[in-house]
Amino acid sequence: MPTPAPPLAVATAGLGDVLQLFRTEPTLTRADVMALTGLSRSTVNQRLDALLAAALVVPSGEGAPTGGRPASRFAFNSERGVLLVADIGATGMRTALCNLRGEVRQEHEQSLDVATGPDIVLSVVDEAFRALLAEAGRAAADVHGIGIDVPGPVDFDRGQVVSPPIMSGWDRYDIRAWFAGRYDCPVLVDKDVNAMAVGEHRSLYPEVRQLLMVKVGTGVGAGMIIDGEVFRGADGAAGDIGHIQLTVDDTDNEPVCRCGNTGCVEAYAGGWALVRDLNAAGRPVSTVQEALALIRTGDVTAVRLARRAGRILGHAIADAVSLLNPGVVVIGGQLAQIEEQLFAGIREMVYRRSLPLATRKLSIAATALGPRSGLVGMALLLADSIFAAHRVEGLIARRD
Amino acid sequence: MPTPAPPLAVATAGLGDVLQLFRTEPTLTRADVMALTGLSRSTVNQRLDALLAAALVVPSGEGAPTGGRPASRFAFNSERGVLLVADIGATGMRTALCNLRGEVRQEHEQSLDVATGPDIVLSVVDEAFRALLAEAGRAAADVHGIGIDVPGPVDFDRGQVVSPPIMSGWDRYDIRAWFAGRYDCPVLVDKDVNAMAVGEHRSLYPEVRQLLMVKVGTGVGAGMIIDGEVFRGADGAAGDIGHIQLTVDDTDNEPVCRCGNTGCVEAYAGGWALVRDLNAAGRPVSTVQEALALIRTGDVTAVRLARRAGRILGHAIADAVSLLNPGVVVIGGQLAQIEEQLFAGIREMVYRRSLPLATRKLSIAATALGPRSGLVGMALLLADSIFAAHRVEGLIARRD
DNA sequence: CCTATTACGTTCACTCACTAAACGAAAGCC
DNA sequence: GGCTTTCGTTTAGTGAGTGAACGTAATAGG
Repeated sequence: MPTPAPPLAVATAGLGDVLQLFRTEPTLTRADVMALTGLSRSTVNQRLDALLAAALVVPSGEGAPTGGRPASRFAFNSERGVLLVADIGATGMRTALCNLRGEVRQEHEQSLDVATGPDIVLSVVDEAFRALLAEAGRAAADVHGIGIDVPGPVDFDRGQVVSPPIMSGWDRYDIRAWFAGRYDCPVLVDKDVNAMAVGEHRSLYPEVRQLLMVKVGTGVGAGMIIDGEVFRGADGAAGDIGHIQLTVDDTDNEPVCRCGNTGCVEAYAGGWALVRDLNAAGRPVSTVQEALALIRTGDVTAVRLARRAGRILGHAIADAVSLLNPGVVVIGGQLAQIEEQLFAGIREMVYRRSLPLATRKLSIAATALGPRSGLVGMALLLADSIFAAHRVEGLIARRD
Repeated sequence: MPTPAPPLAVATAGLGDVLQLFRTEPTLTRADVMALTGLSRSTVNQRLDALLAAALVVPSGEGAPTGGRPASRFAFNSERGVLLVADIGATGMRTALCNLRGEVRQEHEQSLDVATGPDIVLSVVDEAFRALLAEAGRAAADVHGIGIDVPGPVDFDRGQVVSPPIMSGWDRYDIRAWFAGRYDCPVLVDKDVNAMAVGEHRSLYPEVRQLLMVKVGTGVGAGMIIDGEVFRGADGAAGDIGHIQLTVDDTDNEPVCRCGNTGCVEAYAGGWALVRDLNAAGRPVSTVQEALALIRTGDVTAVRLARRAGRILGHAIADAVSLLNPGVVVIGGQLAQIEEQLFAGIREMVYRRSLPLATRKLSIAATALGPRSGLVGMALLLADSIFAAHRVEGLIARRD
């Protein structure tokens, strides 16, 4: 039996609640479900019958011998269908076919310029989806959900990109509608940093209530988990840590940011700023990856710039920690690869500047999922959305 | 009938849910409750009988004539008992006796140095409470709840002050336990800015999901409403906007802050910093109130400093807006009195620096409740806590 | 003032979900 | 091989909520 037994709330557990148990635990016996829900044996069987009939749950062998008749075990039917997920970045994308637990089964990576616009990009995404389906021997009808995350603000409820700074041609583009014509399933669209936050949260810190995920790539952005849920703000614009303003330069000539302002975090510590500064220092690099490679060689100027970026990020993260008081801060994005050079500065600034009360239990960690956090997170977000307790009844009804 | 009829969730509405309706609407008929809950006439009567028996709801005259028999109306029994609330500031406090809706009935204001420590301060609070009770002709047994808000971080669940920067002698002091020995009712303790946020939110922007309340008094702090609820962070330390670091001075000599760091928002724009800077500029003032008075006279130096404070606050609020993307920002605290001089700078910076997506619908307003927002908010928070849907059954059981 | 109208408030049998207890079945243990 | 243990199923029973019928109270209109 998995956990002691926290009987559910006053209201009796419905089909959805029981399914949640199976999504949480690998396998359960009827007795487990009784203990976890507080429902009677008869009712548990009734629930199970419905879930089995809908193939949402399947038998999964027998339990360990206990001296008496062994209990039959059941498991969430993660192979009942598949999920398709695409993590679209500025210059590349990852696509994956996942099972219904949101676990990645097949994954594909390719370069792709998001600025070629939604028509081309989504066609490429769909090609990748079709290839993944073919490879897995699945039909489009097996697709239970599609999740797309993009490097820009999203109106989550509508599934549209809104006012993106770098995705030219995507403003108000209705991604959901595009897929709705091709697949008959829910389509979720979210900002990449939100998906990344979910990925790290669910995979490594499920018990943490507040998590801040900072992505330091070409630009700088953040996704937030608040009370265990993605926090998007009033317009889906929350987490814009990259354009917090700092003026910690010794001189007064603040760097100009891509956003038009000056002195933004991103204009000091974003990948593009690093490339700019390395070039200015006579180190010809043209991409963020080249800049990172140079830093790894130990080039003094490059390392100095990386450390400065760490301190700048630390300032911004300290501000965010002061405001949000999260339990964990996770750093991801390309620059998280130079952890050693970056983290000292980040930790230094956060612990120096934020209230001791807020930093006492705070942990600051590098991404554990690396470049896959967005993909993994989007899949989990999608699975959660599809099998949300209040939707389960509908799922079953639809099958009939 | 108040609103069209949004039938409640799948689960049938319990006693608590019905009581919530009465707390929301001034009066309701049985037909209203039927429409609002979707419950049948029989069940509504059953619920009403229980609430009437417990005196949580009382008859409230008759409805408007409709051509037939007029329906009898019922209302939340806000006079069944009283709430006692104390808003403790650094140098003064407000106490109030409220009805069970959290509406202030009698209010008292007095000066009080919070640094004299919890024993003295709480004794003074209790004296004020006893006086309010006597004045209202109420006994201690009529007190249904006590709410205390203080100018420092609070462990909300435990009712204790934790690591307060300015409340010397209060660290880990168990405020709840102090009152538990004197009154037999729930005791809520919260940070003042949280109470202020609730006050403004519930009184003026109940439909807004995200609200940022910035208090600019002697120090600078913020309370946040996220998804309609107070957001406290992992350690109750969220909202520490006063110690976000800024270095927007033309020179490099950052002012030293009370917190030990340099360049904090508060060290530029807090009331204490304003007093310091006015003195340095040869304008002898000793209190924030005197500083504000000088600004109102139009003294050029004072006005210049006030405007600078506005811009500094604007920077910090822009950062907070970028991170949280709230629907409304409310400015309170003593410095909100010089709205004219302060707000131009605040608005200028927020609209210049935050994403258009985040500021498009953003409204930035001065407190409407003024110095009473903490008191009013604490009362509402307390009323909500006591009559939370899941506690109503317990309330009734306790009466028996 | 009386009657028709209108909607209220109450009662009662019925439904439905869940429960509790009894029963038969299957597997390990001696 | 019988005994014990636990499982899985079946049964009747309970309680909350429903819906329709009924009696009632107040207004509108003649």
